Order: sequence, then structure tokens, then C-alpha cells
Amino acid sequence: MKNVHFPNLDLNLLKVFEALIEEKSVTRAGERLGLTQSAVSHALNRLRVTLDDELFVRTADGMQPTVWAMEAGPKVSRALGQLQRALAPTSFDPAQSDRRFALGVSPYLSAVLAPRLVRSFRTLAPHAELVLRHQERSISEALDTGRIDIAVGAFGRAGERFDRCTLFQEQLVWVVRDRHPLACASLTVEALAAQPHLIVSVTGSAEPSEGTLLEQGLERRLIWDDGGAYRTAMDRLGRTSSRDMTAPDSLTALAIAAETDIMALCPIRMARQFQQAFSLVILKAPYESRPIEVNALWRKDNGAHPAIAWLKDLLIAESAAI
Amino acid sequence: MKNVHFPNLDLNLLKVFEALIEEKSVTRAGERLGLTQSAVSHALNRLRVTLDDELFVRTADGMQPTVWAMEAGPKVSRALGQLQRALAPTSFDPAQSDRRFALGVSPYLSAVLAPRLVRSFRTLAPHAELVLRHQERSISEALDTGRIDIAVGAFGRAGERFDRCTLFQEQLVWVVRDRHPLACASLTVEALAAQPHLIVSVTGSAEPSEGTLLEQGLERRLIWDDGGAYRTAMDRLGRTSSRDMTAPDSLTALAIAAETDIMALCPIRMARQFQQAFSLVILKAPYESRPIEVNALWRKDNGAHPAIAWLKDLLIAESAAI
DNA sequence: TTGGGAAAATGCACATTTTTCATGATAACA
DNA sequence: TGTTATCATGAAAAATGTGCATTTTCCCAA
Repeated sequence: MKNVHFPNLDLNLLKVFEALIEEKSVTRAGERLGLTQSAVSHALNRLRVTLDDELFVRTADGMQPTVWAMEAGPKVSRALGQLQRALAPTSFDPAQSDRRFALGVSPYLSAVLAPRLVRSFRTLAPHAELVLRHQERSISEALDTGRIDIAVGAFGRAGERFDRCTLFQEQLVWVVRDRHPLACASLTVEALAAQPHLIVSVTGSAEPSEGTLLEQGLERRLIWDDGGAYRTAMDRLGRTSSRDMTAPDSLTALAIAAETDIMALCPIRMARQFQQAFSLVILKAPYESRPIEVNALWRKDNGAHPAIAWLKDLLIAESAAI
Repeated sequence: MKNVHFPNLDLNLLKVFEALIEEKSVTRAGERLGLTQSAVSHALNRLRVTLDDELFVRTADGMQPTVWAMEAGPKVSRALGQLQRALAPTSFDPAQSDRRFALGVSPYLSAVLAPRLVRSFRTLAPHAELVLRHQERSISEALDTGRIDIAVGAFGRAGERFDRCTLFQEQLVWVVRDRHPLACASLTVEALAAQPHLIVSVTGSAEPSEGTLLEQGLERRLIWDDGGAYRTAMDRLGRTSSRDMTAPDSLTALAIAAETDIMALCPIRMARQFQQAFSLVILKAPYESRPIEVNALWRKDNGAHPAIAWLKDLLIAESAAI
């Protein structure tokens, strides 16, 4: 019994062991397990060899366990139970759970969505923890490694192993400070083209490189995937560069717009959120801008997990109210 | 993953699971386990089916565990470790152990042996418990069921499944009170035959029925197995009954001898122990009395158990000093 | 001591499961 | 778009578990 690295040790063998301890009879243990006396005897023999102990000896009344077996019995039962529980279907009760949930969101989304979300979350799952993460270098990796459970944003196509659902639609609007020359009139494409533009981009590049969008954070995609409307409009007017500066996030963009005559392109809910604080004017885009679709994204294989499913549903519910 | 009553769930499968969690690679897990990549893949597949979860998905860097797998991982490891420990070779440290040891002894032996034994026991194993039991209806059953770990006494032949060792030799002597007519002279067979005798017998019967001696306690055997010397001596003088009364244990016998002119047959160490207290005189038997052999008896299959072995060795050591 | 009976062990054939080998599929990356 | 590394898959082979029939063992009673 020196180094039982229990190779070849079947769980079934241990169940036989358990049954034997309780029944004190090879035959009855067999009946209980739905096996032949022979099968149990063979099994017992295998146990004896691997554990290097007689385990049970024949006596007047039944197979009496060895001291070793008697001592190991309860321990084995306990370990088996623990294993059972470890492998049991995960049940999830938000009210009880102390799980840590991690959500990947852009600063824009944490501003727009987080307040409502956090309130519900804390009410429904008071002992659980909600972590919001920005700026993951790679969303897919963050999801893969479990650093985040769900990513929220406007994603391009993601790998096959991800699943998604739509949370809400988001319109891109132009924002100017209230003293801005264009603040009063409604916006025309020409007027827009004549002004300096501020675009939000995490990387600083304005080139949307398809296929790796997912890797580069959420902001960028948000800005650019208005169906190409902005770019098309600018192209048509012969504007060489489509923007004059970039900001790393929408909040910064709004703050800059508040202090300069630069126009910022920004999700409408974000603009509304800070309109008052920054004294901003919201201008509808003078071109056909397709609304952005904000998605929740998660690993397909985790979708069935009750905790993840719950969080996803919470996201959907809260997004509906935004 | 509804009702994983884990049938057909091999421990090896769980080891594969563990390895996968740590290696995040089917190939490397295989190497670690000494299996083919293919074997591990098949195993993983089996796991997936039985646990009804993807468990691991291919990603850029390795097989990333599912949330479920990630949560189950540590639990499974812990349970596996517990199992490992439950099945690990029993190590026994008397200084640490809080085990309960049970010894089957006769009243005589507990008077003679227990004092020394208990002292050593408490010194060496201060947290362990020593239980001394008398009067087991069946020694073999007590050993079989683990009610006692070791029986001490003078046993006839015991079942094949028992092992034994000699602890010490014991002479039977006659005891009389100091006012007794025979107190001063040395004993002759004739003088002995003329006096009333007191014999110790648990059952009250003086017939030693071979083969079931073990079942009937220890005292009886102690008395009668002086090689038949007493009986032979009496027979030779034509004494019809070999004794005039019986007592259930040696201590009672000595107490009676102290108050009457009845002579008691008793192990010499017992006699010495109470000689002073009861004002007794010890008389050597006037016939060739073979010394009784006091044995320790235990279940053969428990002999290897370190705790039992320790207790046995302790018994031997203490007996040597008696 | 002997024999009867109950229960466990054993040998062997068969069924099932696991592993391997060879190959096919897939995803990441240049 | 091919290349590479890695995982999945299918079929055959190896190992392992099970059941049947039989033997052995042990208890118990005469």
C-alpha cells in the first residue's frame, strides 16, 4: 500500500467497497449493485491487490472489514460524496451566490448601462460581486480565459465558439458645445464636412480592419459600424481625411467637444447622459446612419451555465429599459 | 448534467480532467499521463458525454476550460486528493493519534498487566484512548467486529484467521489466608486434597470443552490449562469432585480465600498483587504444574496495520517487565 | 471427527471498454 | 491561402470487467 497512485482504480470498485462495508457480504453487495457474486468477488480481489490489504475476511457472521477498511470506509464515503457534489449539476441561486461575475464593457457602456445594471445586480444577488473591465487587449482571450464572463459591445463577427444576443440599438449622433456655430440649425452634410471632427478610437487608427475588430476593443467598432454612412458621406464631399482627431473614449470626446469647436461623433445615449453636465447640443447625423447593434457576447459552451445565463438575462432585461 | 450518478465514471477519467485543467492541452495532458493524444481525446469525449458539458474548447492558446469546468476543477481536485488520502497507506504516530484502542482482557490480566500498560500507553500516546473490555461473550466475534483490537489471555487454538504471540508465562499457585491450617507448611498433594478448593470459572462449569474455549472467555482456560496437572493429581487421590466452589474471577476468589479456609487456585502474579492487602499465603502446587502461556491474539489481516502493530509491541514490551 | 450447507474464490469464455494507429478536420497565423 | 500545430474520429487491437460453472473454504451440527 506504499504508493497507491491509484491507477486502474475504478470508481465502481470504490462503490463495491462501500457496498461491502455496509452489507458485509459479497453476495448481498452484488445484489445491491446489480452484479453477480462473482463480479463482486473479482472486484474485491482487484481492490485487495491495488490497496494491498485483505479488506474483508470471512467470519461466522459475514465479511468483516479489516481495521484498515473500517478506518478507510467513512473517509472513502466522504470523498465519494464530495466528488459526487463536485460533479453535480451546478445550481445557481442569485440570492445566495457569492460568485464573481466579470463583464467586459467599454467606458461608454459602463456609463450608459452600468448604473441600472449594478442596481439590479446588487438587489438580486447581494452577495455576488460584479467586476466591470475595460480595455481588454483581446476580448476573445478575456472570454476564453474566463477573465470576463460576458463581453458587451458592438462586435464584428466573432469566432465560431462564441454566442451572442442583441441588447439594444444605438444611434450615432454629432455633439457640439452650445456656443458652437452649428448649435442652432439642423445639421447638413456640407456644414458637417466643413467642421473639424473628433472620432473615438481605442487604437488611434481609423482603419477598421475587418476580422480582428474583436481583438481591438469595443469603442472603435461602435464608431465605425454605422453601416459606413459617415465615411460615405464624407467621401462624397471629397473630404480627404474623415476625422481631425481621435479620443480614446467617448467621455473624453465629449469633454473635448465641450471646450472646443470640434464636433464629436458619439452614441446618442452617451450624449444624452452628459448633455447637461457639459452643456452640449446633440445633432442628428445629416446622412442615413444605420443604428449600431450592441451585443452581449459569451462563449457558446458557457451559455448553458446557469450563472452565465442569469447574467445574460439580466443584461437583456436592463438593456430593454435603457 | 442532470443526474450524474456517475456510473461508468472512471477515476482515470477524472485524472484526465485534472491534467487537462492544468495543461490546457490534450497532447500535453496525454504526455503527463503517459497516454496518447488520441486516448486523451477519447477520454475527454467520454467526459463530455457523461458530464454533459463541453468542458474544454479550442482557443488560440490551448484548451480553455468551460466555466463549469473551471468551477468543478478545484472541487474535483480536492475530492480526488481526499480520496487519495483516504486510501493512502495508514501512517500511525502514537504521539499524535487520537485513535481508540480496545483490548480484551480478563479481570486477572487487567489487575496484573493494566497498571504498567496504561502508564506507558498514556505516556506514548497521550491523545489516544485505551479501552479495556472484560467478559466478551465471544472473543473471536469481538475481534472480528473490531469491538476489540487485540485480546490478551491464554487461548486454545483459535481460527486460522487469527495470529498470536506469547506475552509471558504464568504459574498457577494455591492461596490461603495466613490463619489457614496449611499456611505454614509446604503443600503436599494429600493436604491439598483434604481441603475445600475454589476454582475460577466464568461459566460456572468446570468442563473444558475443547474447540470452543475461545468463545467462552479467558479465565477458564487460564485455570485449566496447567497441562492437566491439578486434575491429574486429584484424580490420583480419588477425589470425586475436583473443586468445591467456583468464583467468576480471580479477585473474588482471593477475597473469598481471605475470609474462609477455602484454598484458591490462582495465577501467581495475581496472588502476589493482593497478598498484602488480603493477608494471604502463597503455596506452590505440590504437583508438576505447567506454566500457562499468556498470549496476545489479533486478526491476522490487521497485523500489518501500524496502529495494531504498535499496540502489540507495547504489550510485548510491558509484559516482559512484569 | 465428519459431513452438510452456505458463501467466497477461481478459471475460463465472452462482452465491454479503453487504447492505439492512421487519418481527417479545424483553427490560428504568416 | 496555404502551413502548421492540435484536436477529433474510425476501426482494429489490447486490456479490462462480467457472468457461468465449479471449486474451495469455513462454519456448524451431529
